Amino acid sequence: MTESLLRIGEAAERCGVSTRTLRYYEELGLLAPSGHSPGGSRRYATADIERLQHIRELRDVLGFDLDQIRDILAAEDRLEEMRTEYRKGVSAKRQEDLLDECFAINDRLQQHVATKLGVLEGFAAELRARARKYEDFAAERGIRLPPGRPRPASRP
Amino acid sequence: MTESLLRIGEAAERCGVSTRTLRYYEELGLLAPSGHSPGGSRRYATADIERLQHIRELRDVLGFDLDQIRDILAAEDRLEEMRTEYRKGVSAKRQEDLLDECFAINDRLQQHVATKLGVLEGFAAELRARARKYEDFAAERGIRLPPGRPRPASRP
DNA sequence: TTGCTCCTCACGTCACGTGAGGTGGC
DNA sequence: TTGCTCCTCACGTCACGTGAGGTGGC
Repeated sequence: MTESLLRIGEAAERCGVSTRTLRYYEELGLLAPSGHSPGGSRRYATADIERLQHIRELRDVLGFDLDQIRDILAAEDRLEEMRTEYRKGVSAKRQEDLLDECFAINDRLQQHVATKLGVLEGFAAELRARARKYEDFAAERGIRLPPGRPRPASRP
Repeated sequence: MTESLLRIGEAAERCGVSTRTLRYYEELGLLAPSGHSPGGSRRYATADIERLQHIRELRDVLGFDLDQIRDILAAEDRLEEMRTEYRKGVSAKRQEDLLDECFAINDRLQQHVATKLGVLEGFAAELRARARKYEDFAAERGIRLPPGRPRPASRP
């Protein structure tokens, strides 16, 4: 069963990036298309799209730069190579080391996410407080509030 | 009671940015120091520091670019002007419009934060799933886990 | 053949980083 | 006077944006 491959424009649109971004990531060695057409245009497989989404999550959600993302992907790639590799060239010690590295990266990412969640929740609280300040200001001056906005009637 | 003013280096360190960043924000009209020394070096007040922290939150946590931040700050500034202004030049209609704009910005920011929180929580779940995959891989191959990491013994 | 997407340069932009060379206050 | 921080250019960098000019497949 042969997989349907996407052209660069389709791949870019599916992930919400530009074609320039895809060519740039390829230039940096972060993401190469699985194949090419006879004429030389890029063809992206489902695994490529998933890798791209992973890169964008690390960048947009976690705020890593492309150099840090390269390191993270490299470790994950090495583990994946190990998983699919059945030759006996990999020692137990080497397997242990690779797995340790992946656990370490995973832990760091989880810590990173936890910190970000804390900051975001703090900012959400600050925004709610700011909205109440506006409501108080309107009430003090008797300014009409936009429709659908609750009167600050009973608050501790 | 006169407020203690910070030099650019102190202000930058307190907010985790470079002095270059502070000069750049001033160049863009986002943040000007409240005062200057006789020799011409910048002096930042507490209100300036808070504004800087606000800018950094909008940028780093919410992901806005400096142009969007300029618009957000401008609306907030106009409301603040209105609050501290006692001349009667401001009509009720004008007050209403400014307040409406601030509520709209606040709502958009809250929506933005809620979306970000959702994405982050999804990514957190994905990371936990990935860690479990590593643990399974280790268990299958009988690879020793790093100390302190739980054996995937009883899982549904 | 006509559109459409693709290709490779290559210069532009945003948000700063990083010296170069000089001045100012404890 | 010696450090330290400050100042203003001004070029460099990262992650792309944006044409310029040309090729390829339904």
